[in-house]
Amino acid sequence: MKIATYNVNGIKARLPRLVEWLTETQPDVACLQEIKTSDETFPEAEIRDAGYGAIWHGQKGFNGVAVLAKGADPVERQRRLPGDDEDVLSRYLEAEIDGLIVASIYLPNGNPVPGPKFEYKLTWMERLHVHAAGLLATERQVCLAGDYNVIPTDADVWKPAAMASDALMQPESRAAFRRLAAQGWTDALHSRHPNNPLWTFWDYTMNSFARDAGFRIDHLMLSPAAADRLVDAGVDKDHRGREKASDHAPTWITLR
DNA sequence: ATGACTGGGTTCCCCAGA
Repeated sequence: MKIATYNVNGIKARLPRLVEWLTETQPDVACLQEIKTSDETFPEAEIRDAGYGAIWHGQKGFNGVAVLAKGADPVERQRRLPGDDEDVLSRYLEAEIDGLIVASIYLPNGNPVPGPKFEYKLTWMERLHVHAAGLLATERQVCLAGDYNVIPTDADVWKPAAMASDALMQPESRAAFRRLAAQGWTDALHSRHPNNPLWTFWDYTMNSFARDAGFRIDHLMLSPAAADRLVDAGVDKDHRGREKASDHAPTWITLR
């Protein structure tokens, strides 16, 4: 089983590229982020024509997450992260597919630091910590996949100094990510590529992709039952280099 | 200290992204 996460940066603008990627790489599950569309305007028919059932949690203009399943309809378990009824941003969608629990996560960016957006990021991570503990307690196969907006270590960025003041690599952001992992989650990409991290994002500006000036912020976190079945992990880097690409690359794992 | 790029909406400029 192949599970992927892909921050598409606008599903309407990305639709030809998204369908092309689904057709070429055939993930069984695809978690999308930043679909940037309202529920009413989600391109359900085009996704279905590509062979995928889908559920989505949209928002006009910003954010928005979806879960796609090849030849199946994901069964929704949860939309929105519990813990703050005031938080109306569309950043979390959890589903069950073929016995697997999977969540599409769009964690807040948090810039600028300091400020209310950074506080929101840390609070959101605390809420994720609480909810994730409940998922672990089920002892089931669970994959929390998405754009975490956290660069876990200095090894996960092309030049740490260039990003030093960024919310993505503040000590508080990293500590929250480490604390989540310490619950018992396996960072699948790190597990399979411990010595040569793969970038999942390259900025549109400054010729970043050509210089390979990227970093690793899209993560697939596995519960022990899922981690036991981990076979491989990778990044579809060539899709980042195509015309009208997202600034993120699709990131995937395979499970036995 | 700033801007480079891109997508989307309040669209012919502004905001947010990372």
